[in-house]
Amino acid sequence: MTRAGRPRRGGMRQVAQLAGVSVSTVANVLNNPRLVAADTRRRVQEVMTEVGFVRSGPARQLRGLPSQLVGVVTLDQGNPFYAVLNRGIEDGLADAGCVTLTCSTDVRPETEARVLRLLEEQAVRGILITPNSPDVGGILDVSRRGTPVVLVDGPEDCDSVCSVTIDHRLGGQLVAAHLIALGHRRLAYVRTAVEAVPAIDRLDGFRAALRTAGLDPATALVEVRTSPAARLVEDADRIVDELLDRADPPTAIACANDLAAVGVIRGLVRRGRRVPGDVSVVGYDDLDFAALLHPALTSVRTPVRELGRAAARMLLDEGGDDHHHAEVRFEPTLAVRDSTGPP
Amino acid sequence: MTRAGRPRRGGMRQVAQLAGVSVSTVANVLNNPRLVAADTRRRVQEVMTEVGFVRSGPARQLRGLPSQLVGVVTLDQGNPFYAVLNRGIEDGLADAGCVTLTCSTDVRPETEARVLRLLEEQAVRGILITPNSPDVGGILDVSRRGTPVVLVDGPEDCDSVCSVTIDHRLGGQLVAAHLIALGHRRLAYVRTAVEAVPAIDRLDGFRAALRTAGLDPATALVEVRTSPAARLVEDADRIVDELLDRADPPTAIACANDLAAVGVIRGLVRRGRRVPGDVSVVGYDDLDFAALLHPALTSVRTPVRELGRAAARMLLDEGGDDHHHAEVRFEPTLAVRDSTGPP
DNA sequence: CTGAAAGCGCTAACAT
DNA sequence: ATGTTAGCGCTTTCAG
Repeated sequence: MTRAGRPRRGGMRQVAQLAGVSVSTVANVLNNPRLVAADTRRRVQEVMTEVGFVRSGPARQLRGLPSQLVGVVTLDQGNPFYAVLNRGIEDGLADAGCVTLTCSTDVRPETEARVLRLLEEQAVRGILITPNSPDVGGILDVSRRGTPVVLVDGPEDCDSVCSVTIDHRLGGQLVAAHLIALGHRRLAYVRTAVEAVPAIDRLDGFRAALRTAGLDPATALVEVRTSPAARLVEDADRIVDELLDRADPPTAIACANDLAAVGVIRGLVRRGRRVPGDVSVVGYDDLDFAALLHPALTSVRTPVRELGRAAARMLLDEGGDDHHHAEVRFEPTLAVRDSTGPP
Repeated sequence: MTRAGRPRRGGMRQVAQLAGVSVSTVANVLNNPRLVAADTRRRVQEVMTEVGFVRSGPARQLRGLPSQLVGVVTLDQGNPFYAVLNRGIEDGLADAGCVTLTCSTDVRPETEARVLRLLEEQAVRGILITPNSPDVGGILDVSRRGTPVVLVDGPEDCDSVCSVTIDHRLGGQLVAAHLIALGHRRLAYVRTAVEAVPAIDRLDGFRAALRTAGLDPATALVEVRTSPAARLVEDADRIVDELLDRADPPTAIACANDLAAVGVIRGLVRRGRRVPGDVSVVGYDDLDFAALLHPALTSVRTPVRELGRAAARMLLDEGGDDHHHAEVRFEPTLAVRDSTGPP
């Protein structure tokens, strides 16, 4: 079926004409209904529904009204973690009648720059961004030019914008401390291919906890890296092989995310190891399925959705006159389940 | 910085003044750079970076240029399935320089109506929507008023807009046929609490396949429903108990999604059953972790990301003059893995 | 209570 | 090669 000519949307002008009033009366019906006589109002409203009148957001914005659009930039909105984050942001924005323009950067600087530009041109109310590197210069420029920015899960050393962070260092520490407390002395850490701030912090925290316990990361810790290709199924097997075939195989494996952990467990089972009997495994992020696995996965949980809400509220807050940039930090917790035990 | 407070963004006018040219020359630098003398152009560009000039999208739109914004409405962008769908849409839109305004409806009609209104007011280029009920009247109104709409994974009986669908009936059939072929005769189906079109279709297809095989759904099939509360961990246990404690426990359990399947497997293991030795389990959606589970989950796979891309392209296509509304249907496939076997 | 009029920042003729 | 100008649809004084 071919679409008939797109019905030309008349504006307030057309409505005014058909209702026999002026545009400003129509405007009043919309913005200050009580100023308009009841029957005038009704007549105008009738015409509006009749012609299918829809207000023009762009025109309002041009007049200087605050935008209802908020830009949200993450590394990949297809990733469950960011998906939930986005959902939290959406929640936090809903009351203010705002919606999100969501973009993914895939950790590519050009893409980040491109979407930032785009969002800025849309004159969004503000931008919530998960920076893809510690170098947030371009982001600060945007802020400087007048678009409020909130950094999410990024570098914290920056007080010219608001930020919401997760203490990933603590997350890493929790994992290491848990494993050490269980008696593990030969540990492995499976890192992701991506070099983002959170990933680095986690590993940092992990190492720090080892040192605190008097262990030397150089000897007690093996680091493995998932391949960027991220065909996790085969990759997990490769990683497990690599680890088990060492002279001193680790008794516990910490993973940078839950998916990797699932893969590792599967690889261990394939090699006849029991989890946690022979080897303990820890995940990170505590995605929905983690608690459902067998064995239920010990993992690091962050209140992601709440984090999104907080970030959204912070942004909305920037409207206030006496606004001070602040940092809200969320602490992850360790959900201890059945995939970890004594060596 | 010259001014205190929020730096007031000057427009082309300011740039023109500072560069000693007219606004239209500035416009030309932006839109038809080759029409402008090289050094004039450079001068203008210098001023632009100096004052941090950013084009106003709203103003351009008001002038009638196509919007770069596309509305995307799903049931819940936090759900991995829709998250990946959104990602696919984002991909498909990227080349056209468009970004997505993503909204979730939580299957609430008022919310759907609200966001549709909002998107319409933003004068988006088009809307991609996963309707939350077969009643798409409100959506068609939007289309009628002039905003191109593409229905995603919704009812198919509608030829006044484009649509992208998944043959969930086929999906259900594939599952049932697979289980029947393995020799199962007492089956269970775990449905979700939500009554959306796709969910209904899946079950329909499942039943149809039973009938085709000469089985009577009334006796060969037990339907169980997850609680809306969706505390899946306990719920899965409850469901498994309910199923196993029957006089004629099923030998195969099909689930409406992978998460439910994981929970069911866990519940079965808890009750000492082996999968697939004692009971076979099938998921739906084939999320990332499905293949990594132990046993690897047999599940129904849809090319979700590709589906999103297709939907996006369809929408962009509506710009064309000789556009015909069409339906693109994607066929799911069954990824047979280790969670299913003979009874 | 209602109307007239001045732009918001930009584009696209149409001059020069 | 550059300048002038008329709006796009709306909000917002300021007058009737």
